[in-house]
Amino acid sequence: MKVIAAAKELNYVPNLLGKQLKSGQTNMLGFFTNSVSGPYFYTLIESIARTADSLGYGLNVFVTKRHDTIQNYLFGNVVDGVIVFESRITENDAKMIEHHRIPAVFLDRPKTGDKISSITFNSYKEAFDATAYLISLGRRKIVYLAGYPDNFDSNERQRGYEDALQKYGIPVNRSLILPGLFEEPTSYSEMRRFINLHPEDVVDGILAGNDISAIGAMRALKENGINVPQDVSVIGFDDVEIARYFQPSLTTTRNPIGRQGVITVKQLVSMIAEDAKGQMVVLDGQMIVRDSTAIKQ
Amino acid sequence: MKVIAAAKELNYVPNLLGKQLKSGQTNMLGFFTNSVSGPYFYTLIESIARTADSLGYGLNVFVTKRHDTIQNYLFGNVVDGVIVFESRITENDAKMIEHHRIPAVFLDRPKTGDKISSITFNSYKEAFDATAYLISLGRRKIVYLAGYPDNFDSNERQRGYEDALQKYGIPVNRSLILPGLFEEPTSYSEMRRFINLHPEDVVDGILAGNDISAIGAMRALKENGINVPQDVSVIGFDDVEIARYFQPSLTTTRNPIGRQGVITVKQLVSMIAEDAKGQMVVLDGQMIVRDSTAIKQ
DNA sequence: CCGTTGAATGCAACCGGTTACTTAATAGAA
DNA sequence: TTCTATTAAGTAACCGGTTGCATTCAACGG
Repeated sequence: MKVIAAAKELNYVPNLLGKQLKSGQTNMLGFFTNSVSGPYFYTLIESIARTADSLGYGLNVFVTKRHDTIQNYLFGNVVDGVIVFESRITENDAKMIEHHRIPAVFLDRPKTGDKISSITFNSYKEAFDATAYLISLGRRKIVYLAGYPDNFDSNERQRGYEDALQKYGIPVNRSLILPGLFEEPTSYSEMRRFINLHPEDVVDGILAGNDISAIGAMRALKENGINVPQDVSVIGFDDVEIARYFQPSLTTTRNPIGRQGVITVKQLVSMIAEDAKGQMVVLDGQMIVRDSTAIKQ
Repeated sequence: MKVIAAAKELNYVPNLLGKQLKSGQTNMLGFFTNSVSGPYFYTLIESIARTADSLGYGLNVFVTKRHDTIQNYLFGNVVDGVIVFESRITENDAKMIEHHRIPAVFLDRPKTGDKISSITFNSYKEAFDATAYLISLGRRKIVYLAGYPDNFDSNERQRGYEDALQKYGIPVNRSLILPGLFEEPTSYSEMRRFINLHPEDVVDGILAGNDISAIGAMRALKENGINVPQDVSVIGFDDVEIARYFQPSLTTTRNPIGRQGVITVKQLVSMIAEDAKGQMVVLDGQMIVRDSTAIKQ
């Protein structure tokens, strides 16, 4: 009683390590990722960090590529649960996660185990719908500007794009799939190269892997006097801030990133604290029609 | 010997907490911040996380606003050193940081103690130079689109703006300082309001608190048929990705954010591991002239 | 005045490592 | 063979909390 008062007087702060060691829990979540760059990540991390904080958890961000370090952090009892995105976590690690029964949420692949959840976006359906929308505007020759080769979302989007074409009886043309790599300059130069190859017979629609590559493609179009949206209609993904303010403003699909973060943390915490089972959640995006798409004259 | 081999066989991972408790160091750095949103933060965090990783440190990101939580993490021996930006760290905390002698780096204010470093940008000088550049282009009536009211950089930039005006004999006009709040919509509406108030006599230069507010201002100008850069020349800050690709591409000042992160971590680690003293580092930015500025006809 | 009760305090063990020290085992030299 | 030098293995204490249990103390009713 007196001791506590005295401690407060001297503004004593307890050593958390002793507490964590004894109790066997750290009240920390680990976020394992390759990179934190780009609008997607900061929205996600912001959401994860705030939700974790509101539930009494702190956040550890691990950007390491060194595999031993990953293992030390994963299984060194330094976090109570882990969130995994685009990280250097191998199949073997995933098995160990399952074996150690450390609660985990995957954001870039389907769940694999009992104590594992996955919270992903419905990239396939979004791309399918966006492509169908372009077709409904009278577009028939549609480019897909792909992202990183092994990226889950990029591949899902391509699958949706191809399936939509087929559904409406348009044959898939591999030469219309360009490697934009999610980057402005690459998308710009790929598009410029394409235009130069087919000066007479350009496309009438572009489905870009993300907004920034859509902007790159539009730059190439503008340079060649091709009009957006009349000649070519363009759709991006992500709804980054600039999509709204760019001219022409960009039709795109917005994913509920903030909600992904909130659900991720809530699901993870309920696996930790209430021993809940893992769940697989697929979140639907929302297409936002702006000025970069219009019906073909 | 055999034991170690057997341990490896069973892919045993040591409990880091015991190690940390005994050794008195955690090899973790703490990053205390209000928010992680925006291009500045992800560039900074990416740089900090990678540099920390390369030096054998992990990164803890604390976005909490609860003050007891901040104290627990700050002084609970859960990190070996702290990085502070725009956080809810009070003056009292800063004193405690100094008293506990926990190494710290401030990114949003000058250093105050012996074991404390500060790594900041030279926002004053950058704004001074940018304003002087506008004046050298023949601009005399220059708006400053301010950021958040209490933001260190925004205020420093305003100081540089005012001093540059005075140096060249242009009186500072308070009505030319608009609250853009670092946001596109706010900057747009403030600029539109301003144009409507002075339909005959618009400005001929804009120094925006950041790029995104510059883009907002340019939207208002364009809507009113005012030409950039001929009628009004516009300069932003930060050189976000879109500044290069916007039309007209934006003249802006790029801060070495990545370098700030690297220096921050190196300085922090040398205070931790080599008992180095705190330093005060001011980094210079670089103005990048693009198409949003031109000499006045 | 004594016995019971409740609160407050003191004490020891434990969490899982590290470290220093002791003891055992092996190898090499006389 | 025997003694010493070197290495390996075993032991106990410690880091700073938490937890359970034993002890002390004060308060109160009988």
